[in-house]
Order: sequence, then C-alpha cells, then structure tokens
Amino acid sequence: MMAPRRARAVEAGVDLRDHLIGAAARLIARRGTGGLTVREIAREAEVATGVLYNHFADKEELLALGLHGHVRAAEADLPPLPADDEEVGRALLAYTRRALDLHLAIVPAFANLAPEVLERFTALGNPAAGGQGLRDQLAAFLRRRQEAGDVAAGAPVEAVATMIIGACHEVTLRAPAVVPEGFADDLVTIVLGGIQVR
Amino acid sequence: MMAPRRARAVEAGVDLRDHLIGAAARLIARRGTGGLTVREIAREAEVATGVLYNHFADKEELLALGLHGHVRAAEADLPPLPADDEEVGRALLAYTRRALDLHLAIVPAFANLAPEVLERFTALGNPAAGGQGLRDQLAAFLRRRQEAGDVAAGAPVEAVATMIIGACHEVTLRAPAVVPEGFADDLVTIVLGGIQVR
DNA sequence: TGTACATCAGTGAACGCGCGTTCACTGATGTAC
DNA sequence: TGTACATCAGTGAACGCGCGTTCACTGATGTAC
Repeated sequence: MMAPRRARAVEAGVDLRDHLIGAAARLIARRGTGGLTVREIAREAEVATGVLYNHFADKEELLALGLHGHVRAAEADLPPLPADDEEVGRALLAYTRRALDLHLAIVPAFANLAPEVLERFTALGNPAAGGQGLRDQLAAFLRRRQEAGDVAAGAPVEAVATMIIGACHEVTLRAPAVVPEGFADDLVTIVLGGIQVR
Repeated sequence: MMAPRRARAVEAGVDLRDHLIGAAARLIARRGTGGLTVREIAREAEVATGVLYNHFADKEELLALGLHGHVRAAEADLPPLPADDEEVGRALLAYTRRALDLHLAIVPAFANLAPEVLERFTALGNPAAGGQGLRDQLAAFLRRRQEAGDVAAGAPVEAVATMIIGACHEVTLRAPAVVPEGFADDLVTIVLGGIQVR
C-alpha cells in the first residue's frame, strides 16, 4: 500500500469526502446554496480549496451531494410517522405537520438553486421518505386507507397529496416563512369534509 | 430644450426605458432570469450595453422591472374571471384554471431568481390581480361567497385559497411542468366535498 | 531499531474567464446669428 | 435659408473583481535494507 497524507483538520477515521459533504450540508442549512463559493466550503471544512477536486468532479457535484445530505439530516430530525391503523384524520394531520416541518427546514435551500445543481440533485434520487418523496409517501398512505374503506372510494387521492404538499410549499416559500395559526388542522378539515353548504 | 440622440434601433415615439424593460421581459419569458447578462439584454434591445445605466441603477433593478412586466403580460393573456353570481363550483374551477395557466407561464421565471432581485420585485408590488395577488384574490372571492351563504359558515377559506394556489405551484414547479389530467376539477371536487366516507 | 527513500493526498498561490460597470468619445438634434 | 456651434444620450472598448479550477510543491506515511 502507498502512503498518503491526512488533512490537518480532519480527525482520524472520517472519510475526507464525507467530511467535505458534511461541511457543504452545514453551509447549505445555514444560508442556502445561494452564493456559496468553493473557498467558503473549504474554509468551513478547514481544508485547502484544491482538495475538493480530488473528491468531486466540480462544485456542482459537491453542492448536489451537500443538499442531499441536508435534506436527509432534516428528515432524520422529524418525529416518526403514525401507524397505519391510526384514525384517518389524526394520521393525515401527522403527515401534514411532518410535511410542514420538513419544508420549513429545507425549502429555503432550494429557493435560489442553480438548475444544473438541481438536475444533479434529482439524479441522486429523492432523499425524503426513503427515496419515495413526501408527496408520493402521502399518496401511498391515502391509497392504502382508501382500499381499507376509510377514504371515499372515488376520491382523487393523488390530487389530495399534491394539494397538501403544495400548501406546505406555498406557506414556506415566502421569506420569512409564516405558518398561519392552525394551518395544518385547517388543511385536514378541508380535505376531509369540504366547504360546501349541506 | 437640449438636443439628444436616439438609439439606432428604437423607433420614434417609444421611451427607451420601456423598450429596455420590454427586452428584459421578453428574455425572462424565454429563459428565466437565470444567467441573463446585461450584454444579452442590450443585444435583445439592439442597443449598447452602457445605455442600461442611463436608465436603471443596476442590473437588478432592470431585472425586477422586466419580471414585473412579464407577469403582467402573462396575466393580460388570460380569459376574464367569472361573475360573482356564477355557481360556486363553476366559479372556483375558473379561478383554479386561471391560477394554473398563470403559474405555467410565470413560475419558471421565478425558479432561479436571485434573492436581491426578488426583494426588488416584491417592493414593486404584486403585479397579479391588480396588485392583490392571485391567492388574496381567490380568498376574497371565497369570503364574499361565504357571506352570501354559498360556502359553509365556518370553513377556513384562507387555507382553501392557499391550498389551491399551492397545488398549482407544486405541479408547475417541476421541469417540465406536467399538469395531471383533470387536475383542476379534482382540486375543486376535494375542496367542495372532501374525501371522508359518509 | 534506525536511516534513506518513494509515494501521493493535501496545499494554496496563480490562472483565466465571465460579467457588471465605467467613461472617453461620437454624432444626431437643436439654437444662434 | 444656411453655417457654426453646443448639448448630451448613446456607444462599446476597457477595467476590475470574484470565483471556479489548476498544478508545482510539501510533507506525512509507508517500505527497503
């Protein structure tokens, strides 16, 4: 075997590649991908700028990986999902709150994302819900409950999932993000019962 | 009066300032604010680059104005809104379709927008719905119909407006944007009747 | 165990390019006579 | 009407800065003996 050299600031046992991705993820969590420079990332990692190019093809690859890590880290902080035998309304509320919390944590990082980075990020697979994505996870939940007879047979569950996730996006995109009082409850109320006069 | 000179490519009678904003709006409509350069805008306007700085403080101001113009132009292309005595479901469908169409036209331009430009754009006032914004316009419509007794008294109409607009965002943000078959109808169905088993 | 040498990841100054912005110059339009 | 002159918006080459990327050099870690 050959004999390499270690980066001064990286403790033994950690892969420098992971160390760099972690530094990028931390910066992205703090201020978005916005005007991040490779020098800044190297500084955060306490490493020389040139080393990035020993581990990544270019800045975009590192940013995509950092963003991916950021999303996974944010999701890992969330409380677990409800069991499938939970009452539909309660379960839906839990899914909605989860989506809101996750979006509050990650949407800012996507606000000013270069298209090339987004493309690479997408190619890495959806990091949320084990590669499934929040929207699809919610849609799958609704289909299961529909088959179980807890959701009206003809209900357009795909559109429901899109609406709930979309509403979370909407409220979370403005800077600063403001979630109205009782927002998640309102969403569930609407989706369950509608607004029509009866 | 003094004696100025006219830009070669600008026909008599049009304000050069408006001509420049129009060129910026056209480019933004075509490819977003993404990597637009002042040289490109000047080229589109068939004018020297330096002239921009006779009419705008900097690039950001021109981009914000161009974006504003783009949104107003997109909205002007839309069919008119339904009258207030239209049946609620039909009216809601019309509002939803309008929101979808407008978002299809303008969301791409916001995808990769620099925060400073967004800030300046916001300072110009919401260009949609006569300065009111689509979401607020929809919420106002729902409040009116609620007072008229066409919408359930306790229904959280603000959240409904956010959900519908959010769903339009959601579906329109992915590139390429794909609106599922019957999407607007599904949204209205959900909002009116809900998905609960009865 | 100790010394000489080889390896190659890490280092960071330097390169080069793109782009926003500037400014000396141009020339079309008006005024003076 | 014609000629000389003044004005200043328009022009575009040049400036300067920031940032991604490169590459000659360094030095920690292993191997040979």
